[in-house]
Amino acid sequence: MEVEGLQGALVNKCAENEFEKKGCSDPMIYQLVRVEGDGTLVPATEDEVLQFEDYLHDEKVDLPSIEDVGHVEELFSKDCMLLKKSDLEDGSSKLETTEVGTKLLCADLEESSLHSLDDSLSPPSKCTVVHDQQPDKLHSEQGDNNITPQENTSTETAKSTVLNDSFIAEKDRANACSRPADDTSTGQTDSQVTSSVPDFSILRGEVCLDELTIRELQEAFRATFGRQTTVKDKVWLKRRITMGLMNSCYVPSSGCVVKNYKIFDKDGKEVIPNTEEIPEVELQAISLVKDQVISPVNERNSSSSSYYQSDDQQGFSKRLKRVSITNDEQGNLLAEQSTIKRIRKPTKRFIEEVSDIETRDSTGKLSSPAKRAAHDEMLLKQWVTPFHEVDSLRTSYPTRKDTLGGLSVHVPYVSRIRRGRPRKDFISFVDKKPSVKCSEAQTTVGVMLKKDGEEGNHARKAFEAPPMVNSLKGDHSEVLDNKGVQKQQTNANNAAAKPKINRGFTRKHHRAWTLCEVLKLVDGVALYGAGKWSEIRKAAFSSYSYRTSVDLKDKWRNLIRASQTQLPTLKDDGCPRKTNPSIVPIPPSILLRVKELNELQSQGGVFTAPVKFSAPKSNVVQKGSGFL
DNA sequence: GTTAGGG
DNA sequence: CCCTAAC
Repeated sequence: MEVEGLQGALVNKCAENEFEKKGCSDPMIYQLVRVEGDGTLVPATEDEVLQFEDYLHDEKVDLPSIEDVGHVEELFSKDCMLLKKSDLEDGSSKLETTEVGTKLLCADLEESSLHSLDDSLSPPSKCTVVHDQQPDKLHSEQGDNNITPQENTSTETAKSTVLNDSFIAEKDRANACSRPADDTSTGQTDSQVTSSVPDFSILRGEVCLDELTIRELQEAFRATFGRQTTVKDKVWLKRRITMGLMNSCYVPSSGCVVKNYKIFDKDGKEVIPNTEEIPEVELQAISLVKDQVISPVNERNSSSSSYYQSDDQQGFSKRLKRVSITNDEQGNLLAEQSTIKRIRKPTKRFIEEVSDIETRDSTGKLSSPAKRAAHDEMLLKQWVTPFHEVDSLRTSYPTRKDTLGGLSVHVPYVSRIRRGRPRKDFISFVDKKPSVKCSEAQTTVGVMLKKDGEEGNHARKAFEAPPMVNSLKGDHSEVLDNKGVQKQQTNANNAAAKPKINRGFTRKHHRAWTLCEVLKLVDGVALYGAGKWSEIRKAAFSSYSYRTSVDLKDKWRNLIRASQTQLPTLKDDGCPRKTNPSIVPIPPSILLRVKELNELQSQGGVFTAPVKFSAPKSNVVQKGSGFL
């Protein structure tokens, strides 16, 4: 999407089909986002969209309302909104004085599914919007809605969106980009349509949908919805296009003519929604748009021919929703609903990450979705499809196909995917990527680090004290000889040796366990019992600050393994066959003792009083005895 | 913070 | 040795 276009960021929202709301207790809500530039509608999750509310509100831009229609997605351009922030911060908050328009597009659903769905539009009585999903959000949005105070709280949730004339240039650019596609479009199958930019020109001028070929209808569909379709049903295509252009699911069955992106009926009368609820200021703004030659048949607003449908169509959708629909259609609707299923139960990790996002959002300092998208892109290439949303910063937003309520849609793969071991990598990733959003990125890092700290992640510490990393080892005066004798180390080094400092960035310096340490560990286990690692550490490893209780536990686990695997071999051979000579072999006597201790403590269940082992195997060495 | 367990 | 969950 273009930066200039952001002023009028098409925050298009549209609910696809008016479904029966009841019975869809827990639908996954997507919001359609129209990405400027190519007009692609990209579903975004509620969480993603929420991140940008502040920006919209700050700039007094309407947010599309949430129209919960069961499994129907609401799409909404989070990416647009995000980029909008920086753009608006440039002082170009002229939204309220520029073109006002609304384009409500129908959701981007799988054609194959919609095909049957299309004829199952719910009757008017079913069109009431259920807000129980997001009632608070809706109302708050309305409270902030200074531009379009139209009623949309109960039966109509369509909201106008502020546009500006930058779309004109943007659309022209899109048209220019789409021309190559035009050259190859005629007479070709839909599968050959690969242009990244919809051909908006298909809707320019006067076009009678009835006269278009399937291919042309498909192109018009693409121009309308920003995505390709493989449906070859003319009726369906016409209907979908009309619905998209009118923002209504109720369209004339035939005879529609598209003129400059507006719909006219057979009589040449523009299909215009009623404007009774549209503020006068909007109508005036609409009338300012003069880009296109207006069809004389536009009886009402002959001068208002914007590329994007303005609010009047929104109102029209209201009016059209009163059109009755046959009962069999309703039956189809119900049948369709029955197939709706919840999918992708979020994983715990996913919930956590979503929570992170929301937390950041609440601070008003949000992370850059471009960053996340880019990051996710590296991790999720398997889902990347040829469809890319392009923004003004030339950052591509690959999408993946997702299943939604039995339908398939392209979903930007942001936030919904688990990141594997992400945080430290993410930080380094951000650090290495200075960009336009540098400030945002750093804010993000800070927020994330803070969050990480709250979560007990150690990345924050690592980030705050990176210089310590290099000083760790060198400062250690500790010297280990082959016998595992540890010389000394200073208190200062003890402090610096805290392993946590390294975590998140570098691996803790590996310190081979010396025989002395092993003996201390074994003695400690004998005294305190396995599992009392903290006590053992305090008692026997107080001077080995780099040995944490976790280290003791790990080592003991390894000793047990060794005692169970190596010991028989040692017994047989009498001489240990260590594959790695650099590793100090653990004397069989110690392994035996480990084994006995392990067996004893595992059998005995509760570890009884400190048992002074009685040298079961005679040659058990006790030289490392006393704790320091 | 500690411990257990998987990686 | 790292990471996480569970406590």
